[in-house]
Amino acid sequence: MSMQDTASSGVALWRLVADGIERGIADGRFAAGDKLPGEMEIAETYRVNRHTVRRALAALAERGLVRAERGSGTYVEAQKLAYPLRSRTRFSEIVGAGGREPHGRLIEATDDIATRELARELGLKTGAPLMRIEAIRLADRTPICVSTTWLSAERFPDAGAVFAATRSMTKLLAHYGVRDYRRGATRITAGIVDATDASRLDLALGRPILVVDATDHDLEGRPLLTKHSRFAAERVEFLVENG
Amino acid sequence: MSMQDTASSGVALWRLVADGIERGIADGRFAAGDKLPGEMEIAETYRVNRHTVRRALAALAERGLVRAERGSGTYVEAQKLAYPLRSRTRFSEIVGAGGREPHGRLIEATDDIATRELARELGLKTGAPLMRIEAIRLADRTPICVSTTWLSAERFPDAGAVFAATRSMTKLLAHYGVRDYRRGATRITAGIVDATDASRLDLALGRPILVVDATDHDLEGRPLLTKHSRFAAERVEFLVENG
DNA sequence: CGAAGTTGTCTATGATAATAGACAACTTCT
DNA sequence: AGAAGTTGTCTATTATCATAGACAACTTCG
Repeated sequence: MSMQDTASSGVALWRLVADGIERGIADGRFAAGDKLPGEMEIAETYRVNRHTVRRALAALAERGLVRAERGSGTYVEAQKLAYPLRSRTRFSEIVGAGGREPHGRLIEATDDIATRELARELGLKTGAPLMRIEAIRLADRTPICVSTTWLSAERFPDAGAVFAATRSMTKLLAHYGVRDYRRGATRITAGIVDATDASRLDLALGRPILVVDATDHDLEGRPLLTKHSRFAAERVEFLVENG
Repeated sequence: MSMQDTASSGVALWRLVADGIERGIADGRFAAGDKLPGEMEIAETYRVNRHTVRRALAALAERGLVRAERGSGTYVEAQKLAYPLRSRTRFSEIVGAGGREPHGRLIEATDDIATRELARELGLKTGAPLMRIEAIRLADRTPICVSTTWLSAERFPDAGAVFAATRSMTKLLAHYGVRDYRRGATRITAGIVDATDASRLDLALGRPILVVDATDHDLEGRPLLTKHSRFAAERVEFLVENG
């Protein structure tokens, strides 16, 4: 507590500054990934010493709310999205449960041909006609993952247009009469983001990604679609049930 | 902030102690006039040094919440309510301006007959039917005053029931179409509390009270009601405009 | 009166808070 | 390459926070 200038309140100055910045993050004045004002500028707005601001930022950084980058600035750290891996996980439910607003956006929908591996996953013959949907999912305004989805073009005609309208894979399947579905075995690996995904995820080159490959089946066990998703590793953590 | 024992929270220890005691006063664990535990005892319950407790008590004393008596103890000081005397003072506004929560409670509503003095104040004939309302007013949970109000039973039928529901004399008048009113001449005297009022005000026998007699008029100058209020002198101070 | 318990005041010590200035190390942009 | 702006680190100073011990001054009760 400074208490050299104002009456002693019993609350340290750096705490007041930290609380002020945290409020700014909470109410959206500073969004995830945003750059905070410089330490000097913050010091001036709160009328305190720069070191006091650094004390406040250090407290926020320790809690993972902000991240300082030397020479560049201090950034709001997107809080990691807890992503439970179960057979019935829906992205919108997961994001909503975290109190954030889920969004989906279609990047591209193109025709494709089944490779031998895709054909095996989907229970089709090699060379069968497929629809390939490239989409991005966000929580609030933060990109979480990009995913490539393949569906049978014969079973789901015009799937691209339907996804563009509904922005949800669950709703797309419902449109074709699939009331419920379950996720089969899920493979998780890690890698480094490529240039295309880096741009889409608003991620710096060289940063790690989590790669998830999974196939969804209907309740009779017939494969519906197979997915290849790339998650920004710094924005998500997967939770696996133990027991 | 101690920060010698626990992780630095940015809030001073004495502040935590002071807040704890203030909460105790606010929620009634320590009532007005009560003796607080000794400084040593408080220090033990909060596991801090006695000097830290003294710092907390000093902060509370400066705000008028407690009062230390050397050799005896520290007592909860009923903070005196600043009560400005103007022609348009409303109890709820005064209490609310002090950051406290105003309450009103009906004690008793009975039929009465106008004495000669009451009749003169209210512009009625001696023996006219009146409604007599006995009520108590509180700030937070502290009784401030009990007042006896007389209204014309003919002009304000069932006034007792209306006051019991609204708990506010202003709202009662509004219910009968009186949009605004003003206070006439106010007489202030002092006396000693009697047993009945002592119990209602939670006041020790023999303590002083401020007695206020006033009559409220509508904007045309017609008398609406007349009041006889007894204030706990140690909990209120009247402010009169100078100039 | 005398003992016990209370608040008031003094000195002392170490840790924390806040300020101030200077410079290094790094990033970004021209 | 260079300038400007950013965070990181160092030294130094002053005020506050918290603890510790001792004793005075006072009240209450037996």
